[in-house]
Amino acid sequence: MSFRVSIADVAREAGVSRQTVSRALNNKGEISDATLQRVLAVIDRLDYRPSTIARGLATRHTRTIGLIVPDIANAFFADISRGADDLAHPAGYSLLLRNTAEDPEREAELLGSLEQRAVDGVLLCSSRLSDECLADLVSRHEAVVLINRTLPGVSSVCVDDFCGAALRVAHLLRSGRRRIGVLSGTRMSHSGSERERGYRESLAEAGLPVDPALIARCAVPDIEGGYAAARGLLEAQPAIDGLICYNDLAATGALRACAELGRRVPDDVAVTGADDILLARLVTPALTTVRADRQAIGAAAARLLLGQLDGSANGCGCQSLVIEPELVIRASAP
Amino acid sequence: MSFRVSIADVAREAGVSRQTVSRALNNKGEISDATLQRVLAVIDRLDYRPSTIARGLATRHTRTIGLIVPDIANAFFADISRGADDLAHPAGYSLLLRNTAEDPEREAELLGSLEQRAVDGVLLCSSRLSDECLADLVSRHEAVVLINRTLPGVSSVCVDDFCGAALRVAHLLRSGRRRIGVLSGTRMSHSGSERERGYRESLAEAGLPVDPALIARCAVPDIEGGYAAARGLLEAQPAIDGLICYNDLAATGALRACAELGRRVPDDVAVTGADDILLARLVTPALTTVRADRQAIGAAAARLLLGQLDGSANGCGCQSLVIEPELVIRASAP
DNA sequence: TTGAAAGCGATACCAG
DNA sequence: CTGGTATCGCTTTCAA
Repeated sequence: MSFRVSIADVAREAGVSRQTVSRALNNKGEISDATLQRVLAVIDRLDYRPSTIARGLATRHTRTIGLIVPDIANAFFADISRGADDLAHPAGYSLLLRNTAEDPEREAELLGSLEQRAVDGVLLCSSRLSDECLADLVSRHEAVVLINRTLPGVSSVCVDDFCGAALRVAHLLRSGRRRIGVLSGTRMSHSGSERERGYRESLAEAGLPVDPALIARCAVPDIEGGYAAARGLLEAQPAIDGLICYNDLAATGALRACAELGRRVPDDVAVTGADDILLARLVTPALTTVRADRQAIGAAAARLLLGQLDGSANGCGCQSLVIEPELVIRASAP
Repeated sequence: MSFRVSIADVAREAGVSRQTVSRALNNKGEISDATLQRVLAVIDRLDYRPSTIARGLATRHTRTIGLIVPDIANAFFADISRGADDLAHPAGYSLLLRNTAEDPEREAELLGSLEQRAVDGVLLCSSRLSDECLADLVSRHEAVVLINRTLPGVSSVCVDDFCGAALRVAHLLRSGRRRIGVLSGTRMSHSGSERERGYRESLAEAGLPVDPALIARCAVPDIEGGYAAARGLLEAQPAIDGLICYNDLAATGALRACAELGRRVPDDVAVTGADDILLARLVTPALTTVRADRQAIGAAAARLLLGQLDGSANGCGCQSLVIEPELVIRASAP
């Protein structure tokens, strides 16, 4: 527990003022090469490291980014945060991680508390707050980038979930399916509403009726939720020959429901998921799904945020990136 | 972008000294109830929040914990970090996340850089640094808890990987397997060496020879690495009737190798994994594996760390927790 | 090119 | 119980 070396120690040891040490540290040029070398040598000898805290107090920024996710244990967000860290770390930024546990109230509290922790900016994933509430909290931060959520005037990176659903519907239609059901997620989230809208509009565009009886909603978009919803839907609508599932987990549940009801996949029912999680290629039959590069999403969001912080995005206001997913065709819907 | 209200503003507005505001903030008692109420009212009215940075400079602690993981995109570490956050957050602590990308050099650099970011303590997962190097870096921090790594004099929470491997070997022996191979991980990690040791000693204890020809090493402990290692091992040693795999991913790769080589699982070869990730129950056949509650590990580690920080662990030096895994029997090794 | 002095926004210590 | 003053470790501003 050695006592910290401070800038004053270095200054004394090198026979210069603290200011000169600071200049050597930040390498701002206004220092002669001779003193620079001398100071650096002392810094090295004493193993001195400037305190981020003190520096933060003086400069008003901390090179820290707040990352708010519903649940880091969810691979979707874990990948995003890995992508964000990979981009932020080389730029000297660290991520302060917060889990909302999918609770909007907690999300609002976290966004507020980050303020006093003095982060330079915030990456916010899949916010479920109302526009008004979100706008208010966002306005308190110097820079914010939303992931899978949009808000006027705020930068964002979103997977084009509308397109992801449309791609799958088109694929099923091409393979001759005509009664396509959907296992939907919550409409409270950006992804949930967009995926359902993609389904509806694609059918309508193809001149097919959008039958509410073909829409089931998963209580929770996981394997169990997908199983229950699929089971109910398939029993009520035996003519269904294709299924658009909210995500790969729900689709996995649907596979089980099909097996139990004796419906062959893909012969009787073609099943499609979304997200292309590890699981998708490992279940039997492997899932046709849509994929967006999640680490790339995290990196893109971090890049936008750093741009705002560096001021290199000056003037261009906010930017919104839309990541187009791609269709991955496997055995469950060839 | 309203200008921040500082403690001075509150003091002026309330007609008291900054010190009194500070006392109201920290509620240390030494303040009359009347002034307390008055100050709190002003704080509320101005929507004042103390700056964590300034506070950190004065108190020398930040209520931030550094969390160093090989890869947050790996479910194992994502779960641990979720568990740690769930415990740390209510106590007012935040997690600063760092990925080492499985690179020991980067790990050392991160441990060093956290120091200047002034975290109060560090949770370090699966360190691959040498004892000397690790001890040196650890000594620079006020408090450190290691996860899946031990070091004399440092608190730790470890899954009993030795036991996890032994449980599986015993299970295979009970079911009549006699030529048991192993897909090992890197010996550089605690888990890697312990799992391999569990395999060796269990065989020896059962009076069976430990044949080096039955040991294959995965270049990377993922599906591809497991596949490659299993393929090589099974081709060289066709008599193998049981397989202890480093983790569930490697075991999943082994399943594919078996399928390609025409070895039936579990009839010809019983396959076991470790960690019980989501995937384990979803592949065909479902994997027999060992499981430890990962969120509980993260929470336990955070609890130890907070104990050290609060001083409530005073005197008792360091503590080491060992989490016993349990055997989960599924179709791949009944 | 260098240094002295004044913050940044809080807490700690000591008087009263 | 309350207030003045020094302090935390660094950057910024202004002179020299």
